[in-house]
Amino acid sequence: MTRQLIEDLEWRGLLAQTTDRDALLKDLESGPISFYLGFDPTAPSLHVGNLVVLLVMRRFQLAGHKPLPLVGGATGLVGDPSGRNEERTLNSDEIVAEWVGRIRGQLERFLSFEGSNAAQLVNNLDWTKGVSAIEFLRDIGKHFSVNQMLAKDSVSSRLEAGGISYTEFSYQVLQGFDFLELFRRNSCTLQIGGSDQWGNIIAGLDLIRKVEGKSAHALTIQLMTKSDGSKFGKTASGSVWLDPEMTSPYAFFQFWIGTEDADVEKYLKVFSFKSRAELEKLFVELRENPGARVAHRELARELTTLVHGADQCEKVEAASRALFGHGDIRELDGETLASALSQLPKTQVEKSALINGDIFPTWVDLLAATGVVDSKSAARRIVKEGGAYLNNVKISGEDFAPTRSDLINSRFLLLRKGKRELASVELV
RNA sequence: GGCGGGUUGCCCGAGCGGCCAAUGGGAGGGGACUGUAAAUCCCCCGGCUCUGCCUUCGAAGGUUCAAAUCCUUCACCCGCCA
Repeated sequence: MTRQLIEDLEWRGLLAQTTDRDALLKDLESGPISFYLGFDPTAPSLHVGNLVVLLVMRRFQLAGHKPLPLVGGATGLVGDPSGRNEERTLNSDEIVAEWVGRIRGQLERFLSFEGSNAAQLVNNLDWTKGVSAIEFLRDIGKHFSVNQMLAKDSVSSRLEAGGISYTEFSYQVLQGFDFLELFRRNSCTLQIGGSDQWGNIIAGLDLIRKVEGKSAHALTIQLMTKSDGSKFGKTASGSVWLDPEMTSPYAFFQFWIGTEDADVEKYLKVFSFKSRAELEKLFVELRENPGARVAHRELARELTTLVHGADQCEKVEAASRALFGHGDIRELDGETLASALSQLPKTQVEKSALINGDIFPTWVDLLAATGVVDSKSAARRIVKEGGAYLNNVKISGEDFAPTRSDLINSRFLLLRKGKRELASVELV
């Protein structure tokens, strides 16, 4: 079971580093263990990048081990220097506390909280808030060598890049303390994290060894990279969030379905819970007939279902089919259309705003109102360059203004910018 | 502490009194090709009530008919010497 788990992770290209692999395997095989993985509240929501490690956590739980998902109510107040070349801006207590609550809610969706290996949510603020500075320095700080701390990548690169505050410098100590606490309270013997967390995890292992005289394990996950070198999980409009208010389920589905061919295989390996056999079948199909985009669709479907639920997934998939279909948009049935349009960025126009009760504001004004473009100039440019569509029919002329006769179901207009960006206008 | 260099549009980086909304590259956007893919090619890329007007070249003042470009002060960064 466990050996399978590790081999599976290796096949999926997820493993970066582990401490003594044989010892880890032995412990994993001798029975379920408790392991932890932390998320710092640096935003109100997790994003698709976090999903990589979050799903590894799920894989460990499915293999029988007990997850301790941690939200960094304390570490989030301090700021992890890893992978950054600039000091973070500190967020207020209230903000961090709010983010902790929201992220906690998101974590719950991906793990099971029942059964013998039920997940247990923890927050490092719970064991740090009662510790005084003096206690912390004497009990924990004493075990850390500044020389070793300075040698860590996260610190040394920052020293070269211009400096680091004492606050962020201390981050590894706090995270080490977390591991020790979880080792003591929950017999947690493994910490998992992104490969950039190696140094922080090792800090905890060293601390446990010094204080408890026992050893524990570290396992890091390969961070997601894209074949073209750009950052995974970013679109023109920013990060792809798990929160449906921040990234609509429609946009979420579109993010996955738009994956470059070169990355589909990698993404499926990392994110999909399909069996190896099923995946390999998809890969063959992808290679033989990439234009059919079967693998892309499976990827988008599985992830949207996982994050937003089967109902939402069906809706947005239906919307995508309807809106990108080659048929006449006006021939769709009213309900399908209304629900498809509801997934898009939208604007509303009051009946009283129509000129002569018939003519809408210009296409340019409408598009700008939906927020799909930053300015009217940008919208005008789109028209000039021939990328402007009304109800999937190309329009031209900066002054073009739809009329009531263009309404679909006497209620909606469908605006399209370029090949695939859609927005809706509703007459109210 | 002394001397010198820097701060330009989303990012990197030219410009060094008028021809500058500001060369070039990257990112981004549109088009062609295709498959809501990539590569390639073409075009665009501060804003607006758009033949013009407004706001931008670290901040604030000043010189000039005219400043990103000159002067003064301030802030931050980076070298070299002590």
